[in-house]
Amino acid sequence: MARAGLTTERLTRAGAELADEVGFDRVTLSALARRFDVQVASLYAHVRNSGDLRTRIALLALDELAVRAADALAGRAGRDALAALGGVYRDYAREHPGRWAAAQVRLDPATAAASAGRRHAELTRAILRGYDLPEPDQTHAVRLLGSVFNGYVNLELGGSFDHSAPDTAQTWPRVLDALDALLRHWPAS
Amino acid sequence: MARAGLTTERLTRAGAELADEVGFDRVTLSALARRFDVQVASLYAHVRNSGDLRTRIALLALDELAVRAADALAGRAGRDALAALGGVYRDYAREHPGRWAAAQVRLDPATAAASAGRRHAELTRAILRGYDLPEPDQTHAVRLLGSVFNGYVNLELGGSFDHSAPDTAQTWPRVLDALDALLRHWPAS
DNA sequence: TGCGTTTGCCTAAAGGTTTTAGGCAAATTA
DNA sequence: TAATTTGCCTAAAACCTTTAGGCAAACGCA
Repeated sequence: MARAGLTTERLTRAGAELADEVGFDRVTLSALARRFDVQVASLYAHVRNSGDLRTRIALLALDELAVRAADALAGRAGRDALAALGGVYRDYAREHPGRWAAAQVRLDPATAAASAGRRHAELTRAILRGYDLPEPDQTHAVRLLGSVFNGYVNLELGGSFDHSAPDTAQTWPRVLDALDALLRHWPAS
Repeated sequence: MARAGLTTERLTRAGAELADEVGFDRVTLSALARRFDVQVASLYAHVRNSGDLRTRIALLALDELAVRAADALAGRAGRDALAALGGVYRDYAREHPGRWAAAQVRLDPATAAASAGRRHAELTRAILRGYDLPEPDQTHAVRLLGSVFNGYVNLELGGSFDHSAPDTAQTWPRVLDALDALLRHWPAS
């Protein structure tokens, strides 16, 4: 009987594709087994359980995002850099809605520490070099930028902006203008 | 045989409590039936299916949030109003994590239109009366504020801010300062 | 090349969730 | 009190998760 050539890596990758196709909450070991034409129980040799698969997909997504972000930020500063980083999140979420959903799951502390999470924070912090913020405020600004990008992408993707004019193609650049202005004139404590 | 006195209303309310206790994604008709000491099939007389229940919980959460927001905003303007609205979302998410998660689900257009979603947008827009923005930018600002509040609450609740100092008790007021400053000095197109 | 060991995928089985169909009895109304 | 509605029931099929134990393919080494 020929072997299917399963590995944790391949399962994770296929799980991510499945998530993009049918939604992250519908990623199931059954569906994955079907995709490899294999018995469900066989997957348990490569993945601890279905939760384990989900966190692996989440880590994959966080990593892919960090790679794209690093790439997009190279050689950019100021508003350009804001547009680049925000654009990475926005485009990724549109291209890979399932992976994006995966990237939103809460990870336990140990897993989170080993994730690309910190890299995201550092990439965001790199943008601040183009502005002039004192140290405690840099962290606050990193968190604010993360909140805006994350929130905007989720609301836009969730359709929250669909019921009012103008459409988000108009709003997005103005949000970037606003963030740029805010960082240039950051209020003192 | 005594009746349990099920109604759609009671099921929705109990489902919301269950969500807060065990997490929104673990709200199941089985668990709900157990809670009422009733057979699962009995629930189908009051709720179309498990997705229907989830949607109802989402609508309940959006409504409760809108009520709290309207209450908190009464008589406030400027930074005070920003703090009040943001505080409502933040506190609600902490008190009712399951309901908050429910409020994030994507609703189909018809359901969304009948939800408290528009009220949220209008309450946010009311805050802008304390500032001075031309019309197209008001919508952009509403979306920006929604993004920040939504994103901040989700990241904070998801533990994304746990791995860096200072803690979010320091960051939150500075974020409000920043938003206040931004709205007072909104950049021109 | 052949032998032993590891590893990959299998069958079997138990337990939980979702949903539909059809039935009896309690509550409501006339 | 009789007729009707309504509430909750049993039964059953379909799907997902997880564990246990087994056989055969692939690999490592003499």
